[in-house]
Amino acid sequence: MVNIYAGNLAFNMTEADLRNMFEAHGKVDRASLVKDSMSGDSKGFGFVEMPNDKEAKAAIAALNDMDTQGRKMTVNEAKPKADRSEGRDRY
DNA sequence: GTTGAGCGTT
Repeated sequence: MVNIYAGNLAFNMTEADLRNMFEAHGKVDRASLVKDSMSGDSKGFGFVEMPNDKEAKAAIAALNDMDTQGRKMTVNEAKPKADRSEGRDRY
């Protein structure tokens, strides 16, 4: 299982589109596009989980830094999610 | 616009 981060995405992209991109290179366990909770606007990045290690690497290699909507998107292995379960107004 | 919650009043 590989957790993948995809940033600098097109803001018109949806979770289905994201999943599609990665499924072109292997099996996709889950695809999520991060968006604002209230407005629903895309935040321009998302995550994809792929069960097959080599397929995930292939997808990253193929999609990372590729030209899309006039920009270069960023794709790499995701870092662990920060723990925000204690609330949002710390600090 | 670049590393994930959720959207209600404990």
